[in-house]
Amino acid sequence: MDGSGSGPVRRAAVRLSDVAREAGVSAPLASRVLNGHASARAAAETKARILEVAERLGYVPNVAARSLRASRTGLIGLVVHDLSSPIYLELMRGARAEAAAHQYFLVLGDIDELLADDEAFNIFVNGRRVDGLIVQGGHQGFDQRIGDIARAVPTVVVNAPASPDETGAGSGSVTVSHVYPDEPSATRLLTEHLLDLGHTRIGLVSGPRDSMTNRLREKGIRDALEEAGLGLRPEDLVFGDWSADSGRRGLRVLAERWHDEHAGRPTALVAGNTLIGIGILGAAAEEGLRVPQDLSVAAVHDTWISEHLVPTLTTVSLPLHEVGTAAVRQLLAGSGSPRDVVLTEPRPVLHPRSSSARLQ
Amino acid sequence: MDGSGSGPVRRAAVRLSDVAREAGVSAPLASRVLNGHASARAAAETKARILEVAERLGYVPNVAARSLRASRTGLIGLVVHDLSSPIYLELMRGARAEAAAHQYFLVLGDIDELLADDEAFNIFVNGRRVDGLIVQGGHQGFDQRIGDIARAVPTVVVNAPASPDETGAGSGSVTVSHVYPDEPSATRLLTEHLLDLGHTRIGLVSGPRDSMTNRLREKGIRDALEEAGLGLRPEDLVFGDWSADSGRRGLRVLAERWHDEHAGRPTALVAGNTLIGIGILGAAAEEGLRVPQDLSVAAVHDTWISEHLVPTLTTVSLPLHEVGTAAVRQLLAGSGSPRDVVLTEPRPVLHPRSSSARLQ
DNA sequence: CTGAAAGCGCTTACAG
DNA sequence: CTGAAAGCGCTTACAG
Repeated sequence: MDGSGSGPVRRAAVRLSDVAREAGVSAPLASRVLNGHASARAAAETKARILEVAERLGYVPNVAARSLRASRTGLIGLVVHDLSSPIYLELMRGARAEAAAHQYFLVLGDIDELLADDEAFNIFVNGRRVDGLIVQGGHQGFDQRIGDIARAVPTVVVNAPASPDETGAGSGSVTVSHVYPDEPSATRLLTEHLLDLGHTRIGLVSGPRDSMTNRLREKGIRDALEEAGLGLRPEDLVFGDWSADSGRRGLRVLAERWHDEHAGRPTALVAGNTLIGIGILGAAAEEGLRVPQDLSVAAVHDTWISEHLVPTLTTVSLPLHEVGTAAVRQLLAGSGSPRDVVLTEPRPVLHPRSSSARLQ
Repeated sequence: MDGSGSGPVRRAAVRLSDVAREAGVSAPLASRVLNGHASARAAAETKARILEVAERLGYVPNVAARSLRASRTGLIGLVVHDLSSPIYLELMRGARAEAAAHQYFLVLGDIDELLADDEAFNIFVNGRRVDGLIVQGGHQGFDQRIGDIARAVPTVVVNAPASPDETGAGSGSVTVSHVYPDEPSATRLLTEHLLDLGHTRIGLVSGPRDSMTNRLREKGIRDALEEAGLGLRPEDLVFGDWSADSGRRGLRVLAERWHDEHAGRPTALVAGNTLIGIGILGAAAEEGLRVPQDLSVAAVHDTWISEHLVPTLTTVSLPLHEVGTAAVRQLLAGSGSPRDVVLTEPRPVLHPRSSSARLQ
């Protein structure tokens, strides 16, 4: 990476002072004009010349110098739990768009990588590499460190409300903003869809028991069932994590209960998220359960994969794009007013597909 | 993001000069010791004291200052085509590990985002935000800009050999290193697996026609078929892109041919990658084709999703972790020696699953 | 082996 | 409205 040898010849960097000299002005003035500062209004012609020269010379500011002087990196970090999950793409896009609108750039991180590598954690969180951090909440082990993180860099938690775990050990009462969608409405929509199809016994293959996000999702299901004069039976509920493997294990646990008890079984399952839904579909096939004939399945989060599964997966989509947007906005608004932002608009949307069908 | 108000109170940054003063040495010495420079050997006790103070004060270097002085950001950018694809996680992990071993940090980018947003492109590529770039090759539209990118920042292309498109408009003969796995061996392995199962007519739902990666994959199939005294019939080959949608369309195109021609059909298909394989499975179900009874399917790239599909998907895994590692190594080796690195070790591994079965 | 000096390229008070 | 000066926090020649 030395730039020597027979490789591509790299241009020498054009500096602000080069632009200034070429335009016949001082560096500070060039800086002000290029950054669109309120002054320099009467410069009219000069202004145009500076812009033209910068363009012609291909001037790009040195971010290190700018960061050092302005104590601002221009970067916002988005740290998600599982980069390979199809779920967070929309959130990322929303965050990126809003960040770009404010001249910020979004960089991505992986929570597991960050937790596994102390040095990476230190560099990313304490190294002032980013001006702010958006972290995905709702994951044990990480929630406990949010207090630590927030003390180092402005932080907004997305997709989860505040958790009791969050005040890190000995951290006092650090509070952080949380931005998340209307989770209960989403699972309520799924449940009402299944009720409409005639299902009266509906189970839940859930995410982590302690996850606040999970609790909200569970609440939506319970509320919908209750209003229909029904309930969520304890034996129809299984906890796990947010992965496809967990969904698979969840269905197996339930199926075993069904063999044992001879006490009937749910005809429909809600999956805590799409990955869990994928796991359920796979395990159901192995158990000889036909979806949707023997078992309807509906999952939280709509992703590209939903319509490529066999059968295609009924889902509810949450406004993740807007969560991303709102998270960046909250971050830029400053940490002076930590608060919970529940995005009730746009409302969750049901996407009925082949995995859910009318009860025979 | 102003740090004021009732939010978490952020520590003031500890500077190198703070550490130096507290340890009773000069800043340069503290710098040398903390960066592990060859000198300062006889300092023994002083050295220990500096490290202790840095630790105690929680010193983290200001990366902006360091970057400005050292003309080095400590960042390597990894730019992939589709962040939501499960395929590139291993490559990313490999790259990250190798980067970390050399005190570099990996940041992720999305090719589409970069192409869509000129400003983002400019900042990331021309803004000296990264010391080097690893970009995923094999995508039309982007290959043509690799020359432009490489002139701004040291670049290594992964997962594709050099393409004729790559010398950007008017760029002269810019050459860039390429690091990619032994693609023909991978598809040969898939093909031989299908041949072993008794299939004699094998089709291919392929990636982009112009992609060099795709050509290598096609070659592996053709070679294996030829050695078995068979061939790839033109009517059993369909091109597309690398997405699940494309796999779905590909199968539909083939199925239409099968209806029309009454000239028989392949009993097995190779999918250009896992996403295409997912699309094939979905479309086959819609077409009433049972996998594997009516049609065997096998795909390039093994991912977490392969064993969660219905049926589980036969795949071949490529050493993507090592590709990531080698790409970083090549990047750090300097641009003086652009070259093609074909990773033949470890060899591709076949993962036989339910989507491929013996011909009835 | 260690320190005093210089400077990376910007932007921000401070003068005019 | 514009320029000369200062300085962000480091690291790298340069002296000693």
